[in-house]
Amino acid sequence: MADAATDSSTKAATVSKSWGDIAEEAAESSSSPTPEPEMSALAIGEPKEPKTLEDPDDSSIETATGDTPYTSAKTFEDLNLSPELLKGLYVEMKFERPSKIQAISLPMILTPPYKDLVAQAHNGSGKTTCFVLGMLSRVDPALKAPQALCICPTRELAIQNMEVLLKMGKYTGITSEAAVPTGTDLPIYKRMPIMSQVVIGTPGTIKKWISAKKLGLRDLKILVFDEADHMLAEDGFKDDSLRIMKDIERSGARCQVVLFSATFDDTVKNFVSRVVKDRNEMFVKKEDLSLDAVKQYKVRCPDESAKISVIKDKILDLGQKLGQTIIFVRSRHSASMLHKSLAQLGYEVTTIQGALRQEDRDKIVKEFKDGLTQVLISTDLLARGFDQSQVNLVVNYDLPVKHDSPNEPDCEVYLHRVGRAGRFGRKVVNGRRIGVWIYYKGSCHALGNILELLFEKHSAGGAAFNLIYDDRDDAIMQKIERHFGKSVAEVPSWESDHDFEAALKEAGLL
DNA sequence: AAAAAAT
Repeated sequence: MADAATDSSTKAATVSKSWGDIAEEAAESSSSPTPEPEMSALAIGEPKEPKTLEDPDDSSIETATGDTPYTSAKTFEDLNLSPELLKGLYVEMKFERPSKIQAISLPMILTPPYKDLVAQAHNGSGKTTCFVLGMLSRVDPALKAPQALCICPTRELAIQNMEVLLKMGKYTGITSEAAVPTGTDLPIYKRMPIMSQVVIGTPGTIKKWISAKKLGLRDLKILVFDEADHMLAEDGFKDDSLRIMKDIERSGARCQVVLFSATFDDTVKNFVSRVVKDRNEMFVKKEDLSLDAVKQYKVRCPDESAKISVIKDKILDLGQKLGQTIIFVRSRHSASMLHKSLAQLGYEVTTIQGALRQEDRDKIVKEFKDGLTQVLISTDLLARGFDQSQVNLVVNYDLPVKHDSPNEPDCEVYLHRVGRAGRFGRKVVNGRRIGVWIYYKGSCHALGNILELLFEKHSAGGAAFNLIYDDRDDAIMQKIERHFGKSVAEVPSWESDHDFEAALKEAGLL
C-alpha cells in the first residue's frame, strides 16, 4: 500500500468501484467516515489493520473493515430500518434481536459508503436473513426499477430465498421477482421489462434477461451472491458471475457487492480478493466452523448391498420417527438406482435431482417442506442452503468428492451437506441480556448486563452417517476428518440396531 | 459428471 500522499485521493475514494479487473486502486485513503448514530457497544474493526473483536464471545469471528469504523447492532432499531421492515422482522419473522452475524454484517452492508462485503458464517446462523434484510433495506421504495439482485446456484435456493424476502418484506410494498426457469417460460422477447425492485434468481436466467435488455442494471444498488464461493469457483459459476458483474459495471450503476457463504476455501478466497478489492470482511476461524451441532458417524459396509441394508433397516426403520432424512448421493444415476431399490422394498421415498422437470422438482421440495414426505434422496442439488428445520438426519450414501479428482474429498460440500441437519432451534438465533457479576474479596458486585448470544451450539442435535465401503472411501473419510481437525466416530457394526440406537442417542435424537 | 441453462 503506497501511503496516499496525493490529495487527489479524496476523489478516488468515493468513486472507487471496480470488480472488473484492471483499475488498480492503491488509495486506501481516509475518506471521512460518515458519523454513526450512536449505537454503542462492540466496536467492529479498527482503523488500518484487520482486527479481532474485543469481546471474547466474538473472538470466533474476524472482521476487517479497512478504515471505516462500524458498530455492531444490538437491536434492529440501531439499523435505521423503515417501520414497515421492522414490522416484518418482528411480526412475520418473529425476530427479537439481530443474531451475531446480523449484528456485525448489517452495519457494514447498510452504512455508507456501502463497501463491498465478503461474509462467512455458519450454516443455519441466518445468512439468508442477513442479505435479504440488506436488500430490502437498501431499496428505495419510490423507485420502480430493479435495485437489488441476488444470484444463487440452484433454482430451489432462489425460490427459498424469495420466500424469505416476501415474508420479511411483507409490509414494505417492495416488489420482487424470481429469475428462474419455470418450465413454461414465454419467449424472452415477449416479456415486459422487469420493474420489480428485487430480483432473485439463477445465473442462466439472469444472464438471459440482461442480454435481452429486459433487466435494467442502471439502478442496482446491491448485488448479492448466495453460496458465493461456489458462485465464484472455477468449476462453479465463475464465468457467469463475472459476466454479470461486468455488465453491471458497464451500466454505470454504483453497486455494492455482497458475498455470503459458510465456506471459502483458499483458492476462492484468493480469487475473491482479486475481484472484490475495496471490501469489508467477516470470516469464521476454521476451527470454529466445525460441525459441532451435528454428530457425525462413519459406518463401514462390506459391499454396496450392505449400504442399502443400512439405509433400509437402520436409517429408515430406526430414523423414521426422528424427523426427516436427506440421503445424499453422487450422481443422478445413483439417485434413481437407490430410489428404485428402496421403492421395490416398499419404502416411501422421494428423489430430487436436476434432470427432473422443474414442476416435479418444485412438487417434491414442497412435499418435503410440508412434512408430507419423510425421506428425500438428493444429489448435491440440495447440498447447499436448503433449509428445512425438521431434517435431523443426513446420510452420505456416497461421500462428496472433487469431480476432477475422485480420490479427493470435497470438504466444502461435506460441510454443506452435513449442515442440512440439526437446523432446528437455529431458526431463531437471538440474543438475550444476562447479568454479569463479579466476586471480589468476598462480596458480590454487579458489573451490568451484557448480551449473550445464543448460537447453533445450543440447538437440538442432528446426526450424519457416512457410508464407507472400500479403502478409497476410507482414505477420503480420513482426509475429511483431518481437514476439520476432528475424528468421526465409527458405528461398530453396520448390522447392529443397538449400535445405531446408541449413536442416535448420543446425537440427542432418541 | 452435480448443477444452471442455452446453443
